[in-house]
Parts: sequence; structure tokens; C-alpha cells
Amino acid sequence: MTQSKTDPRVLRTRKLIMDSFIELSGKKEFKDITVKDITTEAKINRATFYYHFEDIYDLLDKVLSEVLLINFNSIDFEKSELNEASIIDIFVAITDFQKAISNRCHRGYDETIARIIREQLEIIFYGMLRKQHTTEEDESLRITAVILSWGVYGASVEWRRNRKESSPEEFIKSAIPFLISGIEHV
Amino acid sequence: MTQSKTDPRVLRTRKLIMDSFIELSGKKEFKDITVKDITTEAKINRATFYYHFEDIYDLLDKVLSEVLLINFNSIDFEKSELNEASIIDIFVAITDFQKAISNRCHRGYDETIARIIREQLEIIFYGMLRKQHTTEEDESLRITAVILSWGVYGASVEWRRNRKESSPEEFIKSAIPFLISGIEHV
DNA sequence: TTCCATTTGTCGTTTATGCAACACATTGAT
DNA sequence: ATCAATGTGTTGCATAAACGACAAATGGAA
Repeated sequence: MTQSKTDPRVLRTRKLIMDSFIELSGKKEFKDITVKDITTEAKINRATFYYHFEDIYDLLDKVLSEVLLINFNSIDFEKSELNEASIIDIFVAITDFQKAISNRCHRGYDETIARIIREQLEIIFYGMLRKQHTTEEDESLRITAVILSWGVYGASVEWRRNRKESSPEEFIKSAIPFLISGIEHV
Repeated sequence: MTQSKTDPRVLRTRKLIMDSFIELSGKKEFKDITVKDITTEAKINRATFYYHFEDIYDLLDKVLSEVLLINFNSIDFEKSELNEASIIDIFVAITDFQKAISNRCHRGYDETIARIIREQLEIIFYGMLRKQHTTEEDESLRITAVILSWGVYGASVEWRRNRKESSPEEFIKSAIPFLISGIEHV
């Protein structure tokens, strides 16, 4: 596992597994998908699956993270600071992701999806905060990232509950003043 | 190499190489395609190429054979005997193949394509003759297959030369009486 | 021509994948 | 409840593929 990320065999095999899982997710519920199904579809050996993933839940984690990251990748985190525009971008990316997932996959993913989204949000917020507040204490930035991630994720839950009322952009805008002032006074 | 044909790794790698070669054939002439180009496109190691193919000419051979076989596979050789209908099917398959190849690939393949087609024809004719004449001497069937393969291939050359005169079906039909009677009197 | 860069085959070593077998859990039908 | 079938996670060994290096061949440009 030293530099396994760059070995072409590893990249190919992981893609085969993930693509097969996504393919199967369009046909069955998660609870009905077995490791054997996946490896048969991917035409790889079952032992190879366990070389890359602990179990099927580990695979689910990584697939969802990756799909979410693709949504996030349209946002250029290098340039963007943590301001109104970037928060709106992130919020829209989350709601887009949830729409895509709930269309493609069947029920039973909800808690996992929630966790993935929040974890990824925390990572992204922490990274952006650190760029913006290089002088601050690290622990303080970490906690801020946690709170932001839970808050923004919660907002997405709330928006889905009343989704007919407003667009995601409008919805999150009403929370922007609170978030921004909090960030600035970290 | 004992049962390497069924090892999933081998099947995957060969497909990667062949697909990359076909892809590159659409962009460059054969003489400008290097082994390195292919392995780079396929994202496999160059040494792995030489594990499967002697050189780039060996690859060309096998790719063309395989593409031609796909054309032939639409004909059910298990059921069909060597009669008017199957000869027409085979002839049409050849002309279709040549049309497809000359559209996709650039010049310089001609002699190789000719050899491949004739060799495949010989194999197919021999197999069909052996089913039909189980009692005959083997050498006699082999020679018949050789003559048939050269004859039918030559007919395809002739048809391409005057291709506007008639459809391939009509064209080969005029030779059917000769071929059939010859086959029956092997 | 000479020089320099690129490609070609080949080799030895390391790593990833295939495969068969195993004990154990889960499931489904009778 | 039982039994058979299927899935899970793991292991040891066989083999394909990756990698880096090498000498030789090829092919342009000076």
C-alpha cells in the first residue's frame, strides 16, 4: 500500500469494482447487493475485492465519497475563499448530489450518505479555513469546521423537507450572514 | 501459456491493447503507430505488450483476425452446410469487412488484410467440409479448402474492382454452380 | 556522415490478481 | 427446526503485470 494509488493495476481494478457497484445499484437495493455480485459483474476475483476494500460498506463509503467529490470538483477550492459565493456553491453541490443519489440508488443509503456528506464538508471547510486563517490556533479551526459542516448539512436536510418553497440558492442565502460573521470572528 | 486464454487478466489486457490499437488506427497510419503509443494509450506497461504479442505486426494480425471473425460470427457455422446460402453469407461478410476496414484504417494494411482473410476462409471452409464429408481423406479436404479460400477471396478482389456493376450477392451467385459442383465431387 | 533522441526487445525483481480451499455465517425452502 | 445452498472473509500458492534498466536498432537534424 506504499504507492498503490499510482499502480495502473490498482486504478483499473478499483474502477472496475466501483463501476460494477454503481451499475448494480441501479438494479437492486443496497441490501440485496452481495460482494459476489460485484466481483462477478466486474469479472475480478472475490479475493481481490478484499484486497482493496474491507467489506461492502467500505466500498459504499468510498464510492459515495468519490461521487460527491466529483460534484465538489466543479468548485475551484484553490482560488475560492469561504465567502457567500463559495458557500452557495457548496450548498448547491450537496443538494445536486442528493438529488442524483436518490434518483439512482434505492432506499437504505440515507444514514451513510448523511455521514459521507458531513465528513467531506468538514474536510473542505477545514482546508479553506486554514488557508484563510493561517495564524489561528488549529484546534479552533477544526471545531469551526465541524460546526459549519453540521450546520450546512442540516440546512440541506431542512431544504429537502420544504423543497418546494425556494431554490437552494435562495434558501442558503438567508443563513449566509450568520455563517459569514461566525467565520470572520473565529 | 497453459490455459492463459481463460485468465481474466489476460482477457482484459489483450482487449485493452487491441482497443487502443484500433483507436490509434483511426488517427494515424499503421507505419506511424509505435508500440509505445499503444501501451501509453492502453495504460499498460510496455513489457506486458511483449508478453502477449511478438511485435506490432503480430498485433495487427490478431486484431484483423478478430474483427473478421466478428463479421463471420453472425453466420451460424454449426448449422450451416457449405451450400449456396452459406457461401453467399461468407462472401457478403468478406465484402462488409473490407468496407469497414478501408473506412477505419489508413493505407498500408492491404497485403496483411488479404492474407488474414484468406487464412480465415481456409479455416472456415475446412471446418465445414469436414463436417460434410466425414468419410473423405483429410488431405483432399485441406486442398479443397485452400482452393476455395483463394477462389472466394479472389472473387472479392474482382468484385471490388467492378463494385458498381452488381451487389456482392448477385456477383457471387454467378460462381455458385461451379463452386457447389466442385464441393460435391470432392 | 555524425550525433542525438526515440523506439525496440529483453531481462530480473517486485507487486497485484487469480484461484482453490477453508471455516463460518446467513438465508430459504420444506 | 432442519437441512441445503449461498455468501463471507481469509489463507497459501501460482501467475500476470508493473517497473526500471539495458544494449541494440532506428530515425531525423546538423
